[in-house]
Amino acid sequence: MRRCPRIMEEKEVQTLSKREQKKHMNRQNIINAAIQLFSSKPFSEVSMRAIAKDANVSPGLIYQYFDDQQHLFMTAFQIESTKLLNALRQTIETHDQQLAVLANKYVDYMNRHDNLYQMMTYFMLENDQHGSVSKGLRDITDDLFSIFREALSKHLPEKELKSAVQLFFASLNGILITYKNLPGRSSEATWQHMEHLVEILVATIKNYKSA
Amino acid sequence: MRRCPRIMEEKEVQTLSKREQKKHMNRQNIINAAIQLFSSKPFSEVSMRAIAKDANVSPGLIYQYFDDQQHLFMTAFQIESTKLLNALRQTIETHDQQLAVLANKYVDYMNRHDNLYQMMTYFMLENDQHGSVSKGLRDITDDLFSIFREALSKHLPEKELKSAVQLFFASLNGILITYKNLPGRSSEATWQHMEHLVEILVATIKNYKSA
DNA sequence: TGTACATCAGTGAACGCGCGTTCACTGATGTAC
DNA sequence: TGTACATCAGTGAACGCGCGTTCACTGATGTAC
Repeated sequence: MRRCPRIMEEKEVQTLSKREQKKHMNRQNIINAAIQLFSSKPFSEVSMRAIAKDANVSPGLIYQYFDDQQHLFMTAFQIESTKLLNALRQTIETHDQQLAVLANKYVDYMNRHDNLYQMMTYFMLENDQHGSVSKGLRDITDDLFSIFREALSKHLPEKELKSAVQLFFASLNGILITYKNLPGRSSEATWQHMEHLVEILVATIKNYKSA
Repeated sequence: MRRCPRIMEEKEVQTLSKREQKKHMNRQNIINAAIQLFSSKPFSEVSMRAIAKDANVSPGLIYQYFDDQQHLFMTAFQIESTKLLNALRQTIETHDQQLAVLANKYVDYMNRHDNLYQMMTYFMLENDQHGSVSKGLRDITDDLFSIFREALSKHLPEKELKSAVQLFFASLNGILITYKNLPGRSSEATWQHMEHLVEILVATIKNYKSA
């Protein structure tokens, strides 16, 4: 375990000594550099050296703040996941829990944030079972479930909700993963295609009858 | 390009000289070793040295038969994909194009063949665009589309078929990827859970109305 | 305020490793006489 | 059939590289007097 694991408020940071502020900034820069790199490179090609370079820091320093690469990546994933969750929560509030809008937002957000997409799919395919990675993935998945559940509950009875949510979430992921890198289309066209499939999915799931 | 790229019939092999037979066997062993390794290790951890060792061959020999690692992996992927396609085609014939049976077979097959699952997800997440990898993935995807299309055509009008097939296929992949490694369940329970979601998906897609 | 010292955030060269790939070489197989 | 030679499938040490991680050291910052 390392110090300074919590995200600090602006105010809190300012109460720190100059030295502590510098420390905090370095830690932040490391995480941001990692997050940035995930959007331009495949997950497995993001190296500690590259992160250190982009954060204007020596490679050794990263190990003052993170136990190892896995923990750093996990931290980055959690931070980016939280942003997604906040965006979805806001969407659900301002759009009166409309399922179509929410689903589109999810797919749209993933398309616009390659880094989160990279991290999420990477962690989904990793099967370290019982590691901290699994725990983190489980947490975000549960949060996403509860958000989709809220929107779906307007259309389906309580009894059928759980399975419907799981199917819905899986289908959205499937649309993303199956078509994001499938060649033969411009990325603009791919987005439109995904939106179309999401539209159908939403229409279809509303007709859900327990099997 | 290398020699001997085609899969040979038993008969053909026997007409070859002893030397040629040995060659052919080595090539086969290399591919089989690769395929085997994919089921026990994550894709990125399968090394040329490990393949060579399992195939009882020196690392250098692999490069007599394959341009590089990527081409070897692609060959393994195509061979395993073909087996899946054959299994699905047989299913669709013997079960009178029943959608539920076909969908279950697909998910079941992927669960039982970790190597194919590993390769398929790996290639789906790779975005080398315009490489031979994309081409190969596109080919198998198209074949799978046509199989699902056949089964779906019994329930949906021609006009809506294309989108429905795409959504259906994406959803199946989503179910696999989202729940295969999600912790908290035994793999037996995970399979049952997937089967349940597939059941719902099938029931739901039959109610598909164009959006 | 000025000086001497202690602290500790930060450095970056080095370690050990495994990777994909190459290439000079070997030796079993096939060929020619 | 026996021998000398040519072929070429196969070898495995070596190359060059980049990786995650460590650790002896540095030097700016903070503290004590």
